[in-house]
Amino acid sequence: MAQIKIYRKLVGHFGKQHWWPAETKFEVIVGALLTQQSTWRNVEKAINNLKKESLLTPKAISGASLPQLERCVRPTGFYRQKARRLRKFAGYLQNKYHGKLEPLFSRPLDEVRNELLSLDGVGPETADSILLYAGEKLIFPIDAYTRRVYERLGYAKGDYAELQEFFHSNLPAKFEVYKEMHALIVELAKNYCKTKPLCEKCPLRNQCSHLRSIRI
DNA sequence: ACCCAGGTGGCCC
DNA sequence: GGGCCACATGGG
Repeated sequence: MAQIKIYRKLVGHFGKQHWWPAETKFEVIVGALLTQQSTWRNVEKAINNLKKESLLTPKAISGASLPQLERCVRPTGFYRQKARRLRKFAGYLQNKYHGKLEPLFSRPLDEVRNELLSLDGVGPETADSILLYAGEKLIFPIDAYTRRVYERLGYAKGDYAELQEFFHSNLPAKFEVYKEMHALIVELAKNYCKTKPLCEKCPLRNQCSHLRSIRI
């Protein structure tokens, strides 16, 4: 009930975000691995570097050298880890699915999710971002921003699965809504969850009346 | 000179 | 199952 209200307020305030910015599904996956603990600004640089060297396919990345990948993804930080994980992911797609994503995503959802989670560098948020934005699955990714905002709102008492379940059972079952909602929460948190006391300007100020004196 | 960013995995208790 | 820590560049 409150969720759709929050969704409407956020759309009204920030407008549609049109996530995920990427030209291909595989590029969504690359971005999901690179954006961990990094800013999208720096991920864009890395993706442009990869693009310039024609390294945005599973085949190309799995065949690239580690130093070359490291040079490309350096701006996103943790570049040695990320280069390794990126190449492992690409190699896995190449070996198991001939570099195609359809045969992966057409399997039962639970299996796909567990398989993604078993890969190096893919935790719950990355897996769920990939499932939603590349796989068109009705899965809501819970990131640190979502936690923080929903803690302030008084909803985020449980673990990852519980908070995710809250979204799954309180949002309209539409990809478009899931995608926008996740993007809008990130936008909200970036603007209003920092050190500035902006409660009076926050579009959700009336959703947390008992927390009015607290920043959201 | 700090502090944080669209996390994850490994280790310790 | 929870609490630290390393991973690392770039921007405020």
